[in-house]
Amino acid sequence: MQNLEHILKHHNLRITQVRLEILQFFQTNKIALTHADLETFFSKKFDRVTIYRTLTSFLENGLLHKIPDDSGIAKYALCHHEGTEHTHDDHHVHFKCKKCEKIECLHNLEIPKLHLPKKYKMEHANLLIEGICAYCNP
Amino acid sequence: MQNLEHILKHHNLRITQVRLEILQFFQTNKIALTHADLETFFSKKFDRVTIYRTLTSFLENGLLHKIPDDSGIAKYALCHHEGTEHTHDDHHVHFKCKKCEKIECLHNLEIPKLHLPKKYKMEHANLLIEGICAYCNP
DNA sequence: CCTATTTTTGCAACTTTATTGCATTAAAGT
DNA sequence: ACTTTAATGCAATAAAGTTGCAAAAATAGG
Repeated sequence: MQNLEHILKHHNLRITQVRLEILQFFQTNKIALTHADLETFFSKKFDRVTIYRTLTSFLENGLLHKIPDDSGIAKYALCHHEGTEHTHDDHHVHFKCKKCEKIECLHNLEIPKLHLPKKYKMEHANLLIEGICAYCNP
Repeated sequence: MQNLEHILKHHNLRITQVRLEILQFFQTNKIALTHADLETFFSKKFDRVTIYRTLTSFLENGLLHKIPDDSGIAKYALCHHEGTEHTHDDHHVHFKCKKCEKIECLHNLEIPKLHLPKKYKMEHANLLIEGICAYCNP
């Protein structure tokens, strides 16, 4: 596993305290996080707005992806195409647990191919599955 | 096709002016709509809050479903299990056009079965496909 | 290692999206 | 028609996200 500074540099991001700590927080908590999650944890250290901007810069530089979800609150998770040149994170599955409300990426699962109606051109697919996750399943 | 009043009644909703008109608006515009879309159209007639509450009641009573989407703005579309007792609208595909930004339901497409990791239990799946829609595709 | 340049951060103000409480009005049941 | 129950409008408030700008920090170049 690469170290934090290396990862930031590799994504053309300056190395700053905020970024190091937020990146680490994502690595530790392996689930999707909201701005509110980060704010709860970092509010004494970093400004709300800075956290927003950090999320945006991570998003733009391909460190995070945004997860579509009907809650209306933006959720982010780490992309995981470390090393490999062209492993798009574009086609993976997200799982949202109805019990603990956590969203995680199921990186191993591929979204099956699909036959779209005529003239529709697919560029990107995102599958969100809801149910009970392994940790909440008795 | 059933008439508006019948549909409302069938979903245990009182028949009111707001509901009739909003339901009709959804039937006319076959795409997913936001609160803002409705407000633009109805602001002179109905209160913002009433529109919110109408959306919520339609959602709770199974007339509409919410579409997960990373824009952060809630989008709603008609469910279409008219008549048939148990055609869950739970497993269908949404298409978001990158050009016109419209989201539509591809009711004909089924989400393919998927093999989840151990102990994960799926209850619901939602596939969002992004690309170019038939109308924007030259 | 010091300075110049560029980017990031924090603060304040603001916008947009959504919710709550309550009095008034409208719909449905008898 | 009257009573009960639910829906609506208005005002206020909350939550989520954005913008502008000055100060501070990070990188690049000598």
